[in-house]
Amino acid sequence: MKLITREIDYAIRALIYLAENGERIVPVTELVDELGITRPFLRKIMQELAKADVVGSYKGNKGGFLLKKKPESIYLIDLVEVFQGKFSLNECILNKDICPNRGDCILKDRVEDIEERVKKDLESIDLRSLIKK
Amino acid sequence: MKLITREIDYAIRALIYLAENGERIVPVTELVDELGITRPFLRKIMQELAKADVVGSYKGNKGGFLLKKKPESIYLIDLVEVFQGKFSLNECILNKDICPNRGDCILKDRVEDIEERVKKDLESIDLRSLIKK
DNA sequence: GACAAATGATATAAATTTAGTATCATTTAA
DNA sequence: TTAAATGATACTAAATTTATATCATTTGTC
Repeated sequence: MKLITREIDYAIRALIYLAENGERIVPVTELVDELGITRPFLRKIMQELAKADVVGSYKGNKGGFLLKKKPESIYLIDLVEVFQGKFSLNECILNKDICPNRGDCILKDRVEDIEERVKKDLESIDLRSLIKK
Repeated sequence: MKLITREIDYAIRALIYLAENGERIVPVTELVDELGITRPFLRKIMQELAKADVVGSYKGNKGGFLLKKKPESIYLIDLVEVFQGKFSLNECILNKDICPNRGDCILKDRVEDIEERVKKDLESIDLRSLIKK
């Protein structure tokens, strides 16, 4: 069970690199060289970050990406949700017609408690705090 | 991201049924009827629980399964680990030779913090507490 | 205007994990 | 002896994750 998928991990590294480059527009080519992530995959990841408005993108020659928010305003929960959808540890089969406990499930309640706490943790971790000094 | 897979969910329901039947040896046939889970899958699940010594098993006619411990001594963490292996939210690529942050990774540290807390939560939930009164 | 260097959109493929099925051997109560 | 059970194990199917590939469009520079 992974909290951070490979996509999210790559995204974070790319974002850290962008953060370290301030306002400069960085093309994927450079990110690939710096981070050693394969080009097509990283391109897809950057596109998703752009769609989600975490980074800004510029097309055309000299185009590329830059952070659209300050590193201290980009939270881990947001990145998780860009790639995984709304955060949930609780994709239980309760929603799926086949659970006999529909309506009241003690297990579901317990898992939701855990989920809330993890979510708060993810909300408290910002990109800035992940950058090495 | 699921904390409780379908296998684990089914296992819990089966264990609750066993708990409610005390010392009686319950065959999979009965569990299938009661829980509406398909027979071959539930059989595999029960075999894994038997291997893990969570349930005892009796072969042959009138055979079946029963709890090997008291419900209050069976913890959710154990069940998760039977089916998922050692609990970890942190299957990061740090172990996989391709991570540039080997040795010191802030993200990894943060995820490990979360992992520890979730693990403690899972250790605190026992089967007894999941049974409806 | 032509060209090269970039992203956008989108479709597809490969690998891995989860979910589920099937079969044969062995055990055991009646 | 037989029927009803589990043990071991191999296989299949579905879903998710991890990528790859391609074509269209945009844009700075000569």
